[in-house]
Amino acid sequence: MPDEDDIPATPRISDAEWTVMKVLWERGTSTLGDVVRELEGRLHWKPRTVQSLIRRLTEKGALAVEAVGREFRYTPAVDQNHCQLEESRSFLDRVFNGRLTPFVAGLMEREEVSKDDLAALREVLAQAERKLKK
Amino acid sequence: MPDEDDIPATPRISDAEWTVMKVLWERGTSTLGDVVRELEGRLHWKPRTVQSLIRRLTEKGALAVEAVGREFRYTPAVDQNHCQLEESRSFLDRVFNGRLTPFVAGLMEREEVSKDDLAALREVLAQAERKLKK
DNA sequence: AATTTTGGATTACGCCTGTAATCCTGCGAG
DNA sequence: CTCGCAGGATTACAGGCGTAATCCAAAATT
Repeated sequence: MPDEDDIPATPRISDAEWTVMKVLWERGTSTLGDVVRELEGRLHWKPRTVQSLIRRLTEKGALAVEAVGREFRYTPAVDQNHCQLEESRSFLDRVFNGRLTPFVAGLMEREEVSKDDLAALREVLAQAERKLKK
Repeated sequence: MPDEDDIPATPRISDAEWTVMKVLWERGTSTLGDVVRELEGRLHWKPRTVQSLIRRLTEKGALAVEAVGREFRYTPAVDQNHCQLEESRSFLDRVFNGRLTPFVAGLMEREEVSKDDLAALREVLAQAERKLKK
């Protein structure tokens, strides 16, 4: 079964790179300028910085490039959900020995969770329980 | 209000360093040998590697040192819950724009959550709701 | 046409990380 | 008394990361 881990399906994405990837996932195919404009104001990053990050992401296969005229269009080449899941796993392993509950409990204790979040979580939870039972 | 973020209360702890810190939090004050023995088998790390990590953690103030005879005893100097919370926040920000629910939902979709976890989560959730209501 | 802007290619640079190796010394084993 | 070993101090070293600067050519603007 050729699944998703013999070939580096999800390359390692660094902190700063996540910022860029999130823009690309949100906007879809974009040029350097698009990303730069999207980020300016929020961040102090110079255009060359963004370009460096995009280049690295391209090199590690997280973005696909397509030349259009003299410019390049960059498109996410990895699935956001998959990347998030990998990060989630590695984070939970590293910090909480893989245990989800202490993580959530920790946030709740410090009141980092809003009423809306609570409601949404309850819904997610109920759904998961239904699925398990079925 | 002197809170916890003007002085570097919680230094940045790297991946490998987390492994060491977890041992120290679990065992409490320990020597290098203790940690090395605790980790061997699970990891391929050479004793010098562990020593390096411990030294770095000491330098960044995550461990306190106390000389006993010619050895040192290392003790966690930062609170585990606090470190976990910081990591949690930075992880959620980076990967999920700070939103907890998509994170949990993502794990649930992939059935990464056991029945026991679900029960525990429900409990945590209920408690948080009680606290909010009160 | 001259100038500014844009964006690719190349290069930079210091810090952090993972993963040790070396050197030296005191302590316990023999 | 001698030798090995645990463990501190020092050093290593490549690769990743954050954050660009430089150089250059095409495109857009004036």
